[in-house]
Amino acid sequence: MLPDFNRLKVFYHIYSLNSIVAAANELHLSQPAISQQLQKLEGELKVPLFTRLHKKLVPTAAGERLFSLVEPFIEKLQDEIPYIRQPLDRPAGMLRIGAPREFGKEYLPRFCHEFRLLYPDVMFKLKFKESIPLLTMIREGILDYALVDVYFKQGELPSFSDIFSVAPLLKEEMILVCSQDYYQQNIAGDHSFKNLLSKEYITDEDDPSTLSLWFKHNFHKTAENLNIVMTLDSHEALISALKLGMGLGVATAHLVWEEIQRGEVVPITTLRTNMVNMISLVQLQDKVPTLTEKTFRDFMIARMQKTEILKRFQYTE
Amino acid sequence: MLPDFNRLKVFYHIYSLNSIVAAANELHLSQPAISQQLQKLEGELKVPLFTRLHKKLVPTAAGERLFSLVEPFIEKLQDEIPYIRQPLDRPAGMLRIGAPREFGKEYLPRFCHEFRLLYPDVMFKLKFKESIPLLTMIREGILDYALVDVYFKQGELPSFSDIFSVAPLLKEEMILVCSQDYYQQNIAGDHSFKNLLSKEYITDEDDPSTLSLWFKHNFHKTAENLNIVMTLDSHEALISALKLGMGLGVATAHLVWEEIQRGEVVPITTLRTNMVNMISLVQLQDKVPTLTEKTFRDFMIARMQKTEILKRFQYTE
DNA sequence: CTATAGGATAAGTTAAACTTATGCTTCCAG
DNA sequence: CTGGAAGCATAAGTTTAACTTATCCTATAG
Repeated sequence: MLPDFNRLKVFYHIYSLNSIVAAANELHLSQPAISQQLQKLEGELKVPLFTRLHKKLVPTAAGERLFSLVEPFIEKLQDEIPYIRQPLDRPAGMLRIGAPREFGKEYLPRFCHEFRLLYPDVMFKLKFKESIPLLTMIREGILDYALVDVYFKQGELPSFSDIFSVAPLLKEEMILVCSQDYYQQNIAGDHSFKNLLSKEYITDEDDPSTLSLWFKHNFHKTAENLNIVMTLDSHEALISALKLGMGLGVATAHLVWEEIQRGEVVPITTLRTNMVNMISLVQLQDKVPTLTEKTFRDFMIARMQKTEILKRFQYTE
Repeated sequence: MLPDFNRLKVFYHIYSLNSIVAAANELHLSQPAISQQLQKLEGELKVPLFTRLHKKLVPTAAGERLFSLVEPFIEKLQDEIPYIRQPLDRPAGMLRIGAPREFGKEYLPRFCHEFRLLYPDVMFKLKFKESIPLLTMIREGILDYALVDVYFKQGELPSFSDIFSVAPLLKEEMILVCSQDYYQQNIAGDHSFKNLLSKEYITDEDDPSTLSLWFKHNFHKTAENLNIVMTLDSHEALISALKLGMGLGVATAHLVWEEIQRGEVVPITTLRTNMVNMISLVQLQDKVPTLTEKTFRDFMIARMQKTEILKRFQYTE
């Protein structure tokens, strides 16, 4: 199913240099070798990657799509392979942390600043997203730690995939909403599973897990092949798109409370109580943490236990 | 320098299954073939990727780092290779558009909604970032179109790399700023090139091009090896981090105007007039646009010419 | 008209991927 | 305690395909 990977490397050089001869020189191979590899790759994929004009290669649409897949990978490989074997002897280097946006605005930069006062050789790369893409990025190794929202039923503790290690911290509610206009035209009081399945949806990024969870929570059924017409990496923009009447979406209740009060946005309620998420500190369980990661984790756990945040968000048990 | 790519595929399977035997089965090869390929890869990279316990492979830190590079690529390849050869006969499928955040909140979802009313088979993936990472994503094929800010000197037209095709639309100013505390401790009136070079910086994402441009604009020198201590994908969080006194950063003037008025944030001025950016619609010049892209571009150009946005932001020449 | 240059094809060579056979080591069941 | 099982490593030979050299084709420039 997947093509020969070395041919992808050859393709990358051909595309970048727009020349088989130049790619051959770059790869220290003969020109026919490159020509043959390209033809074999086109055979494997069953699609031409270049249109051959005289002394000229013009990428096809398929060639461009393949290049867009391959180039970021090869560029990153070139950047990071030389450092892959370097060890660390004190907290240093890059820490990649994810968090929900409101956390990022007020709290996370402050914690990172304090950590840097202790360990000036540590740098940070912060991502502000919803929790499901953050978990995906953790699993994919794109993030080292994340403060994420994770769904769990009221009265129970949140359960995670076995691959994560978690410490629960804060709670928030998640609801399905749409605009008043969209509601009147498409829902009109019919909150049934069957009706909802056929509507348009707007999600954060291209992972609709929050939606799936919503359906599971409310109907105990999986909602497959939902029509997701827009994906955004901004919750504010998602709420704007919802207001336009493009479809339905799951939002954090406290962020759309004012719009619901004004009647601009309508929550889709069922007999079930609302989904509740817990903001938790998450990492990969099996991953051997680096010294920097371990130190930061201990710092954050200690720091969160005695902050004004805990006092502000933590309900008495 | 780069390892054999097919060995990366072998490594991916070994890591995923945590077993050489299982990976051999998966790849329809013999177990010694896989063992030998792994050893050759470790030789190429000059670092062990697994610690061998009896009947057990435990990934090393280098193994985990390599896997984090390889897995997203392979997963995406598996997802997208089957569709790489499909043509389009009407505007359909995914359009990936980038824009500055304030554009995203008010305008871009609305335009996308209108486009979808015309072409219901089109879906959107929107990214809200600063313009330099958006250009990078265009070049990398991660975005199809972007509304980006691009720097140009006052009195001149913006100049772009030859690889982009551009239509200028709106103007905004960019300034270098820090907190009042950081200014008093580290700058203290000394706005010289030499002094600024040694300070800490905060940037949007990991591309410091905006900073480089600021130094070029103000000193006609390139600033190399700047100490970038934090990278964020949120301009609001960047401004929060600046206020904390973590360092300097380039901000959009109209977004920090209130803080400057209150004295919380201090602009670093020189004899030069401020950098000015033009928001433009950008795509790859050489890329053959799909039908969907072409239709959307024409739609946006026509739509922007007669919107209330043009009236609100466009200064009389 | 001729020389140049880049891509394609044919046929043979060479390198390395892969195989089979076997060894090593630890763990578990009897 | 012993034998069997199972996964990884090594050795040596086989097979495959990457690569080479030689050559052809074609359009363009001078």
